[in-house]
Amino acid sequence: MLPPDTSDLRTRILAEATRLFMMYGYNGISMREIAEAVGVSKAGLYYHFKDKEDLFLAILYESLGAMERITATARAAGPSARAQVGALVRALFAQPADQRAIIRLGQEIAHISPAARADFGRRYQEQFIGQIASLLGDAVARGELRAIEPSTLTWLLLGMMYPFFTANQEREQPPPEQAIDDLLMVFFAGAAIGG
Amino acid sequence: MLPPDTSDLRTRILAEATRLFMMYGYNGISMREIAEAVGVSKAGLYYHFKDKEDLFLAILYESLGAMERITATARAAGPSARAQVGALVRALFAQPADQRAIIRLGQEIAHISPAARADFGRRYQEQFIGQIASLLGDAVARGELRAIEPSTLTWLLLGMMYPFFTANQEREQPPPEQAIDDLLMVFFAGAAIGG
DNA sequence: CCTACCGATCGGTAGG
DNA sequence: CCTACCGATCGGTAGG
Repeated sequence: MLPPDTSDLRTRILAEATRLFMMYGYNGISMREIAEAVGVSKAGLYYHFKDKEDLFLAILYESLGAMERITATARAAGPSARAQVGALVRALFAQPADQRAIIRLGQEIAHISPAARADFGRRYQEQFIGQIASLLGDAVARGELRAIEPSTLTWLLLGMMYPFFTANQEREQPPPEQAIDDLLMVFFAGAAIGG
Repeated sequence: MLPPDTSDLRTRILAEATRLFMMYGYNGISMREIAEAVGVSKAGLYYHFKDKEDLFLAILYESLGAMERITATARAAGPSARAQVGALVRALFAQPADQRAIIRLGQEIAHISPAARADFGRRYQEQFIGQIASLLGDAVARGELRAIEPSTLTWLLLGMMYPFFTANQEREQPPPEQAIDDLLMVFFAGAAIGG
């Protein structure tokens, strides 16, 4: 005897809420609007999630789990930083826009309670940023990359992806494939010719 | 005979609103909270700005003006892309955090009316992004930079600065001076050793 | 009639 | 999970 399939609705709520939070930000969307998008009453949302912050945190932790799997896979993609970073960047770009939530929504954590923010910030650091920094730090130790602080390298790499992860429909998006190649080229070899 | 100095209060409103919008986003702060931070009544805000969106747009356009002056100055900083981009990046990092508003708040324009958004987006493109793309495109034409689409180069460069422009007090900030040097090193010469 | 606001409150909507 | 609501606060505006 299974319990009634409430997880289906929960999943749909998470999917719609992720999309809406991505588009309008934490304070830019109401629980009523999320409920209407799902086709459920507002009370239905509160049956599955304690409050708005709980729903938002569920999205952040789900996305963090996906990022963790991606960094682990990237690490196993080859022995070199080029292979590993290439796999990481391609996997991040391959994520559906909604699932790359964490990279943009991480900026939205200013809106949640200090305790939840501190807890999430720590796990975000350990399970995502720290994994990439570790990967890059190992490459520095092997002499593949310049002796730059691994956390700085991490933020430069993630930063280069930021503009391509916006939900901004106004801006012309360069073809993703070309943008990925250009990004990796600049990160590893630089934009300058000759040096 | 000069009129009474109304610009003083207007300037103070802009300064406080910029700081608060930067910290909490467009929908994360209320007109009441802005008024309280300034030490004025809410009606005082509405005397100087038609509505919340008008106040937000005044901030965006003021910041756009600052960015325009910075790109123009950077362009005159020297004949090479290194000199020009170096001046651009250093000037952007030298801006008070509040005045770098546009770089982060540009993501918030999803909240404003379509007409205002289209108008601002066009001028942002012409007066900021387009200026940087032009500067980089000229360097490509001179053979200083790789033949990468100038708009892609622009977004890669700006993206590298994004993580250092957050108001996030949780994260350890690398010393800005070192981070700037590292950023310019990676942008021009890449993170890899040997190539 | 004006500039430069204030105290109070409007109609609606927020999270719960 | 819904209908029916609440305390409070939202952006915006009234008369003076």
